[in-house]
Formats: sequence, structure tokens, C-alpha cells
Amino acid sequence: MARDGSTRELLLDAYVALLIEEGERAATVQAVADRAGVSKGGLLYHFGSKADLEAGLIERFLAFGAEDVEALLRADDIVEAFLRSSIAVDSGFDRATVALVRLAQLPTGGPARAAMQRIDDAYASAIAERLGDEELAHAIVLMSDGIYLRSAMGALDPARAEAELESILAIARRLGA
Amino acid sequence: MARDGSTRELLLDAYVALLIEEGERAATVQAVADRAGVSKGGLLYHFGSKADLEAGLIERFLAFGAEDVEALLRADDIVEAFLRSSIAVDSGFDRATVALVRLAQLPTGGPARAAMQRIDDAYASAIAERLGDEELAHAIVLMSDGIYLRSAMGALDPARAEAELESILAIARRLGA
DNA sequence: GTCTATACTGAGATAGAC
DNA sequence: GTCTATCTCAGTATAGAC
Repeated sequence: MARDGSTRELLLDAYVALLIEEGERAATVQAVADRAGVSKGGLLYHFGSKADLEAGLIERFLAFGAEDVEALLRADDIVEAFLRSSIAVDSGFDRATVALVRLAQLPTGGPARAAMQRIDDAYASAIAERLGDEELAHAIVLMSDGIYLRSAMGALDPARAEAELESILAIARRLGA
Repeated sequence: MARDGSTRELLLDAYVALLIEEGERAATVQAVADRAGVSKGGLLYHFGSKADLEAGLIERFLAFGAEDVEALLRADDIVEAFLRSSIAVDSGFDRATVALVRLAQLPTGGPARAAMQRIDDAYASAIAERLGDEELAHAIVLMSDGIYLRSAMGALDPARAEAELESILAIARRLGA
């Protein structure tokens, strides 16, 4: 999950894991440090404040997202590539996304919301440009968002993810993708 | 919003409003009571505990949901009726839904998740039965879920809701609904 | 430079007693 | 329905290990 083995990345991993598994309330600075196996002071050496930690997570999400959009633009079948990346619930990007969904819902979640909007828009325009069909691209992104809602609620069964993917792909095909 | 003017309903209204506007963290028993204009003791007269309050919200959600499914089954155009009710971000049902999305994400959110799943399934089978197309019904419910994700993140602009509805309806029509 | 360990402040929530 | 004691958390500070 960590992009390298640095403590900074381990701290972000721990933050993501806590947000996903125990919710925003449990993701205190102390809990994140404990989970990463460093002291609280150690965390605050890398991230000066909790807001800084959140900013670090947003930065990671945006980096992952930009990579993902790049990969999408190189894929033969952009729709399958997009939906497959939506359903891959264990990738670092997906975990970062679900964690960010939690933060986006807080009163202070403005930056998280803006980051998600930015990536969503990048996806939508990449797909729309390739397919030449804005409406279709919109539908595909919206269905992907639906999957993320279920992921965020912990309601997505990884065992059924492949079947889900096939089902949505079939729908996309019917729409002309 | 309240189904009648009773204190019980006012307390649920206050709970919903706090969950939506300030997040789960801010929705303490004291804060809910304050917002409803009653004392903490007054709240605890109607709901014996915070868990009871949550159960009351789930009950309200299920009642709204059952009504909505009933109305759907009576509608001429089930798809338009469903999507229109998804996008009506200010109805009591939508507010209850967005509030419940917050609770569903907590470690203790099992009952909330189960309730949402129950209503989602009821929608999917009502639409599938009417259209005779399970895949199409699935796509429509998934797009509706996507809208709820944006609502839950506070990212849905009510002014653009009607345009959004038209866009999704057009997609549904292309799928044969 | 990257931490650990410890201890403190101040804000805000919580829980119970009365 | 208020009062009080307690708790948790963010953030700061310090001194020192590797």
C-alpha cells in the first residue's frame, strides 16, 4: 500500500486503515501513530497537525487518481479499465478513496470533496472524449459512484465484485460503450 | 419534516439535521436535545438511549421507504418516479437516507446498513418486476446510489438536480426503460 | 535528520450525582 | 436541569537515542 517503505507512507496507510475500519471518530492522532508503530511525536514530526495528515491523504489520493486516469487513457477498452479499477476494493487507490469519502462528509471536508470532484471530472472527461458520448460517460461514472457508496458503507462483498463488474459492463455495452 | 408535531418526531428531525449538517461526531445526545428545544432528560424520556434514538431513525427510514415503494408500484412511469424521488434532496425520506448513510459507516452501523439494503432490494425488485429486466433495474438503482453518494458528501447542488434527473432519465430511456 | 518518551495545556465532551 | 469530576483529544514542548 505504501508507495515506498517510508514512515510517512506507513502513517498514511495507518490513517486510511483506521478511517475505513473504525471510522473518522477513531482516527485520532494517537491511534494513527500507534497503528503505524511510531510515537505521537513521531507522527507530528512528519505531519505538523491533524489537518496536515488529512492534506497528506488528499495528496496521495490525487497522485493515485492522476496515475489511474493516465492508465485509462492508454487502455484499449477504457470502460472496462475504468469499471475494473472501480471495483478493485483492495488497491491503494480504492482504499484512499473510501477513506476520503469519510472525510468528505465532515463539516471540514471541503478539501476532500474538492479533490474527489476533481478526479471524478477527470474520469468523466477522459471517458466522454474517448467514447464521444457525454451522457454515456456520465452514466458510467454515476454507476461507479454507486459502487463507492456501497464500499464506503462496508456493504461491498469482495467475493461478488467480479460478478458485479460483469453486470455493469453488460449494461455499459447495452448503452453502446 | 416531522410526520406529526410530536416531540418524538421533532427529536428525530433534530438528529437528522445534525447528522447531515455537522456529522455524526456532533450529533451527541445533548446537541440533539438542544436543537429540538428540549432538555437532555426530555430526550431520554422518549428515547432511552442513543442507540434507541438511532433505532427510531431507522424505523422512520423504513416507514418512508415502504411508502415510497408503494407509491412507485402505483406510478405509471416507475423509472421516472424512482429517479425523481432519488433526486428530491429536501424530502423527509431523502434527509433520513443521507443521515442513515452517515450512521451506516460507523463500526456500529450494522442495523443502518441492513435497513438500507432492505429498501434498496425492495426498489430493485419493484423496478425489475415492472420492467422485466433485472440488469436494467440494477443499473438504475446503482445510478441512484451514485446520486446519494454525492448527496451524502454535500456535493449535490439542488439547483442542478433537475438537469441531473433529465440526464439520467435519458440514459435509462436508452437502456429501454 | 528521524525519531522515542514523557509531560503538559486547553478545549470540549461525557457521565453521574444531586 | 444544574454541577462537578473525569476523560479524550490536539497540539506544544523538552530532552535525549540512533
